[in-house]
Amino acid sequence: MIAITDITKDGVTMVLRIDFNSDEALYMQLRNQIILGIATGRIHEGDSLPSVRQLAEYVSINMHTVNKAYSVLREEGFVKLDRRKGAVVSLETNKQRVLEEMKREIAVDLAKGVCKGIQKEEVHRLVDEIYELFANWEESEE
Amino acid sequence: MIAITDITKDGVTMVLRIDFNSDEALYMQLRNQIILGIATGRIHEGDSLPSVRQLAEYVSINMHTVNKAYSVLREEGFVKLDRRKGAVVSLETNKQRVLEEMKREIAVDLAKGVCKGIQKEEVHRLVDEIYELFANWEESEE
DNA sequence: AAAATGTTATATGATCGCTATAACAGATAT
DNA sequence: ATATCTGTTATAGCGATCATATAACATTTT
Repeated sequence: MIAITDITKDGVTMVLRIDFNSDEALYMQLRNQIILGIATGRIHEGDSLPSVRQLAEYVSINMHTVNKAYSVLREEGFVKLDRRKGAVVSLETNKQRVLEEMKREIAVDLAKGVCKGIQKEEVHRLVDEIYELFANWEESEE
Repeated sequence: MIAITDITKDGVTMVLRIDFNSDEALYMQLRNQIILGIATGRIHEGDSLPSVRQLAEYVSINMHTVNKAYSVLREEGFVKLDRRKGAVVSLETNKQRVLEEMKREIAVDLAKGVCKGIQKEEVHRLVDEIYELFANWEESEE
């Protein structure tokens, strides 16, 4: 079962896909979708995300699950939670930290590739492909 | 608490680190360590890993936890489980599949970077750094 | 005043990770 | 050939995590 809805208060139609049969936690799916939304330019710095209660009703999940997703996004420096404006996209940037984090996250993934004979040039191409995907999202739409 | 032991039947001293306080599942830590062992050349194709009971005793964890790690490695095409030879490193290579898998795995990680202003050239450098780390492992040892 | 907001607290059921024990069939070793 | 070791399967229990359901409170918005 996949719930699809649009996000942000101001009618910015960003599709949000939630797979209830996935083994990935719902709050992590939410987190990932919002991060992807920012990376692909559908959500911008300063945008307000829907309130936890609104989004919970839209996606048909519990308020606390949305709240957890927002809390994670706050801890990771993607949004600021303001009582008056709700969850506002605010990108706290520390490139050094981000790169170290990314290194830890993708190390094992790259190791798998090395075992299977993937050259680093092929990884470069894959990275470019993903960056291309983010830049031209509206053209492909998935 | 971190258990350190060596792996493989033939006295190939590969250090194995298990962090019991980590939030990462023990069987996944085992899986990752073995994949890293292969990627860094400490474990080679054809090597036999210790039996599930041996490794379980070495690392002081349950037999079934090791068994699960081995099963995952089998499903992912890193080892073949033979009743006589035990778990033998055997790299089933399908570059297309591996690349598609890697794409799915690192997409969100890269999206996080994009949000924080990481250029793709910086990711390239990071990838090179990791590949360098794998190639010159014995010199750094960690 | 009324409604909506973020936040916190508590409780319940489901699932997952890890352990424990046991048993079986096939391979190896003494 | 007897005993040991192997991979595999089954069952059961404990603890943690995930998601849900209510409820309440202070603050802000309408």
